[in-house]
Amino acid sequence: MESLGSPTRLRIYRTLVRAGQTGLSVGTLQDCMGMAASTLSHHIRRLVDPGLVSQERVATTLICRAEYPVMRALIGYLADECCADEASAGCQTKISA
Amino acid sequence: MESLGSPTRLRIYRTLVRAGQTGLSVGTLQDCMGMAASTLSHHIRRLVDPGLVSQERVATTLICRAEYPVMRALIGYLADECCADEASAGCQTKISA
DNA sequence: CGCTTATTTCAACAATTGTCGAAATAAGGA
DNA sequence: TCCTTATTTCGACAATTGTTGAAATAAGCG
Repeated sequence: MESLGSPTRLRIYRTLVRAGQTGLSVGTLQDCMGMAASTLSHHIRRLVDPGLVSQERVATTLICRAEYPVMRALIGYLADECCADEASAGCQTKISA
Repeated sequence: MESLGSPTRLRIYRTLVRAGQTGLSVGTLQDCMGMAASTLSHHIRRLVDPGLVSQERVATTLICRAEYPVMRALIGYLADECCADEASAGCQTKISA
């Protein structure tokens, strides 16, 4: 959850989503984002660690891709645990009947 | 998005969701969370500002409630903008036809 | 092997966020 | 009005996160 809490990382992730299955190299991403390579690398790791982004080596370049299943799981968690509907609100403790 | 990026705030929010429409007073929340009143107040503000939580005064106590519609909007945003399915992946730039 | 490109790691520092206790404010009751 | 309860604001400091340039590592090519 903290991974996407940073505006910079959310932007990186969205950029990768828009790139689709093709993915983007770290270098291309750097051009898009306009930040130091080390900074970008730092943020990418924070997306790769929890599995939101995967990396694949192609010779000397690393291709990054958004991992939709992990994002879907996150969305599912939010929907289930953090967004009760009227039905679950009915599970509230109530005095007597 | 940053609002829920903090583990502490996510915990506060989830606690409020579980409390349902009844909500919880700041004081009760303080007992649950075990932190200084000022710290809690600080985090609550960061949930109230973006509208994730609403507050209602009842005499000297403030009742906090999770605002599901705002959360649903957030989930919708994530689903739409950040979690492309195969169909939208097909919108990728492709060379020729 | 030495060279080139691509990316990460390292070390330092800036900026933001989290935390707290003490004092201030809000609401109501004696 | 003065007192009590409930919460926020303030001021300070600790902890985490973000940022960078320089050096290290990875992969492949002459």
